[in-house]
Amino acid sequence: MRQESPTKTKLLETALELIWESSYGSVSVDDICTKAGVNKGSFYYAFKSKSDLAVAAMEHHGAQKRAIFDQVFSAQRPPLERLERYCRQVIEDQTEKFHKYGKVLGCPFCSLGYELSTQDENIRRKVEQTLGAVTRYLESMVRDLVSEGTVEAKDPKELARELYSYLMGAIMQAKIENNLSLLDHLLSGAVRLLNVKQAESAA
Amino acid sequence: MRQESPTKTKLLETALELIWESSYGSVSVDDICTKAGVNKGSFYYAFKSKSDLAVAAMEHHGAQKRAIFDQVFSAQRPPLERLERYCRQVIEDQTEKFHKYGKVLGCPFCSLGYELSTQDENIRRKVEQTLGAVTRYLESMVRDLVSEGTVEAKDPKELARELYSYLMGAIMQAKIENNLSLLDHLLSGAVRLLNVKQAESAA
DNA sequence: CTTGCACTATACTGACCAGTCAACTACGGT
DNA sequence: ACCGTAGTTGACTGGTCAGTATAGTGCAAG
Repeated sequence: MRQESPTKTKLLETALELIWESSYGSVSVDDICTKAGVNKGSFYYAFKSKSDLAVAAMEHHGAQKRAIFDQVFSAQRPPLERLERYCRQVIEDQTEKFHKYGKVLGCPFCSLGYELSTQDENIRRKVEQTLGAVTRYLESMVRDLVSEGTVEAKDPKELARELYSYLMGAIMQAKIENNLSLLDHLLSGAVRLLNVKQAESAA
Repeated sequence: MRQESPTKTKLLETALELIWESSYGSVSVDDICTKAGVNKGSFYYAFKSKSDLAVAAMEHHGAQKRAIFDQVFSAQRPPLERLERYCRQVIEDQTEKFHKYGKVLGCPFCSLGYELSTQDENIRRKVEQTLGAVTRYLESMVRDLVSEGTVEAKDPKELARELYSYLMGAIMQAKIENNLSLLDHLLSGAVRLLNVKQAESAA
């Protein structure tokens, strides 16, 4: 992976920020350029279309998240603690955005996915791929829970997917009700869904 | 509630259909008018803005769904059967749309919610209200499960919300992966989340 | 016949959209 | 000093957007 030019990076980050805050359809290329302090010509020098930029912005943001998730889901820690840290991470993220924008923003990948899955196949695929990557973290966590004996599951892959459905749905609800406190029960709901055997939770 | 003029009804139904299939931002008032066979002047006679129409279309669609859900969630049936019927209803809906449009469309309220919650407060509120109505069905179902002894829950309201998070998240995943078969495990996942005691399922 | 009203028809406005283009600058290699 | 290339600039295009203006229609009541 060669390094990006600063212009390109600025565009990627500005685009994700603006789209995350409102939506793909309501953010214009001009908006992104103005906010990024880049001329439109440079934009189309760097990206061949708005849709292209969205895909690249997801890739860029995904790469940053991957680094964080590698720590959050480190196999060094017991699996239940990984889940707890993941939930905390989600809440921190959403809280930070809430203070910055005064609104619950939800997940940017889900936003793009729900808005454009039926219209833009490239974007749909990128969202699918990104969410799939997260599922893989959850999957290995679930598998470790099973081998520990904390959780029973015939199909850990399927259980991880169900867990992720629940988490994404909860974040969506928080966005729609514009209410951060809906995330307070995120972990306890996940624990219930997993049907963990001994009731215990870290500090 | 006085009855709507046929023009208005046609606009409401066409609008929901088009928005559901793509998105609010990508459907223009002209698109809606053309498809509905209505002139633009009539549109703005009937609704004061595009956003207004979206809210009215949700209300219209919600009212139709309410009639169906009153049957699906009829207190005459045992609560677990209600859940099963609800899941089946969701799958049927999605399957029908899939065959009609060749794509998994997901939930129209969630689409509008995820796309516009941060931008249009009227739309956000309408989505919130509509989803709240569905939660109430689930809530009374959960309460009946608890009184039956099939499920244990300190806070049935919270459990119903968690269940709905899971269901909405699963539908979102199906849309993003454009894969109906992700809904096959909808019921079994719900049952696991609820942590029902005796394993049984109706025919 | 006529007045008033609910509704329809269509042309229009001005803003904004994604994307293009040709001219320009900065700079490393020779 | 010269060139080639990578990147920048901002004006421009043609089309589309939400919303408006205004004239017209059909019809029912007086």
